[in-house]
Amino acid sequence: MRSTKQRSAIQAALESSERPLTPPEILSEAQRNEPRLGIATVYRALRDGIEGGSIRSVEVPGGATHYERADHGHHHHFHCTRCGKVYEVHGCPGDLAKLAPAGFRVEGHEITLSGICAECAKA
Amino acid sequence: MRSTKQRSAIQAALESSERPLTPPEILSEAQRNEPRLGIATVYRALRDGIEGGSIRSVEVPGGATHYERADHGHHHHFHCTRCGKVYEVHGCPGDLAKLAPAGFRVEGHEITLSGICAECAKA
DNA sequence: ATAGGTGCAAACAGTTTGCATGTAT
DNA sequence: ATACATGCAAACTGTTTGCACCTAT
Repeated sequence: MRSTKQRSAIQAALESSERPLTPPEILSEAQRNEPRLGIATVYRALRDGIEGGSIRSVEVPGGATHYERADHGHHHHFHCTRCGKVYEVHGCPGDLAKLAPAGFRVEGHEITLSGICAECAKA
Repeated sequence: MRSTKQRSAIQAALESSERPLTPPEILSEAQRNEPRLGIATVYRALRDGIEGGSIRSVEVPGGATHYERADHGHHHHFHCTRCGKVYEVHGCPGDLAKLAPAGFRVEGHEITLSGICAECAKA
């Protein structure tokens, strides 16, 4: 995969954020460095990053799809139902494979907490 | 909310299924009783059911949105990455609220296991 | 030089909505 | 009788793709 200004700007947007971002958020952040960047390039970079294992998608019930860098270690997410933002939460109950029925091969798990984030709670 | 043949057929489709269904799955199942049923009516019934609390949506990373009846008690889900189907899993580690950062109000949680379902594993 | 990346616009899939008609109450 | 539900088709949103041009290698 070739290194371009656009991909660097997209990667920088994800790196500089402390939380997963939506494609439009990534676009406007990256456009501060690359104003002519288009949304299609953002989606292509996200797709390539997911295939290459450097980016992960984060889905939240009834919310937009967010994306994050894959190198933040194992963690989970909190979805604020008021502002829609997604935050990382660290820690993990572990050993969830035993919840699955017999014969099911568990390869991964994702926990999504939902509620009101600290910022929205004080507003 | 008025009781109609269409809504009964949609509700029956969800009730008779042991796993959450996608809108097209609900449509074709319900069409066995109501052949002229349209997809828009399915989406309207799902929206109303969610607002009324009788239906819940189930989102899986990189998969279609599934819907289930809300009266199956607290449970979680398994997403088969091979066939895309979603299954219920019972049991819950509980007390996940403590994972959230200080100041965050946790109101719910969802756990999604992923891997290969029993049916795909033996195929 | 050339394979691969980009921007734009068109295409697409899933979901929602406007409107005329149908139907439960 | 009338307000709400339905079916169809059109509109919309998020995402992907075709294509001519550009650029890192």
